[in-house]
Amino acid sequence: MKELTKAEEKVMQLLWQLEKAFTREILDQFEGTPPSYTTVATVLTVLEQKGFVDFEKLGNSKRYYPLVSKEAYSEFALSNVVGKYFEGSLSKLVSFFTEKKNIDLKELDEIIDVIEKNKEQK
Amino acid sequence: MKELTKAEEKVMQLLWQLEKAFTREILDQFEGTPPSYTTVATVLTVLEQKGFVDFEKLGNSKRYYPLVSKEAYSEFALSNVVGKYFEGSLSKLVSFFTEKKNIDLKELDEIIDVIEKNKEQK
DNA sequence: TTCTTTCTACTATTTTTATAGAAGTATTAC
DNA sequence: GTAATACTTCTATAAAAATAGTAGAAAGAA
Repeated sequence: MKELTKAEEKVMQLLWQLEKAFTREILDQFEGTPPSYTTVATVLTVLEQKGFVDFEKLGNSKRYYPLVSKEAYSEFALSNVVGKYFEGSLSKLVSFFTEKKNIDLKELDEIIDVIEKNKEQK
Repeated sequence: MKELTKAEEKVMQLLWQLEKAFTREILDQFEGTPPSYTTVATVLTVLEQKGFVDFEKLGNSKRYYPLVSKEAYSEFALSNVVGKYFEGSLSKLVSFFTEKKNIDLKELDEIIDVIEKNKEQK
């Protein structure tokens, strides 16, 4: 899988949220000072070339939708970080995270739950 | 904290490993076809401007060392991913990870250990 | 049917990133 | 002390990424 650039990632995030959207609709989701319409259109064209989105044509316009799910890209992004900074080990990541961040007991218990359930399946 | 570009990240990874190093030493750590000496030197200059490294001058040369630790940058990179793709929730991340990847029981137990220890401290 | 809006497609510009050559200076080996 | 080596600094160039302008097609309104 190719990596997303900053601008591409932003557009993908919006599209994942909208599920299906015209260029205009994506543009409308930008907060603060939005980029120009054509910028978003250009990014979408690039995303299409990279295989991240496809579209259906409705009259003159294109309604875009993701080809790569947010889950799939999440996995990719996470694996990257885990590989580079936690020697591929999830426990290193968790230990790091729990030490650095203020995580409440509830969340810790949730994690244990998640893992216990996963253990049962094995 | 600023983000590292690909080239910068590569150099930082080597420097984190070496702890202190001259340009030449970093260059020597590259596998495959290495970049040219001056490329590495340029990247180091940029890293210095960005505040990621500093150096001590030894005669003519500079011995570089990290100002930003690997741990600090790991935290930054991880927070990014967790924020963007797991709604800031570590348990979502763990659940995702354990479902997708083949994680053995040993690692799962390790994680539970890590968390239990952390709970005790609270 | 004409006006207006909205869209695409193409092109252009600017900024950032990546890479490395050349010149000058210092260091070292003999 | 000179030749070879190594280092820094400056400069150049190229490639990638980010952004937007323009022209013309298409659609919709009146």
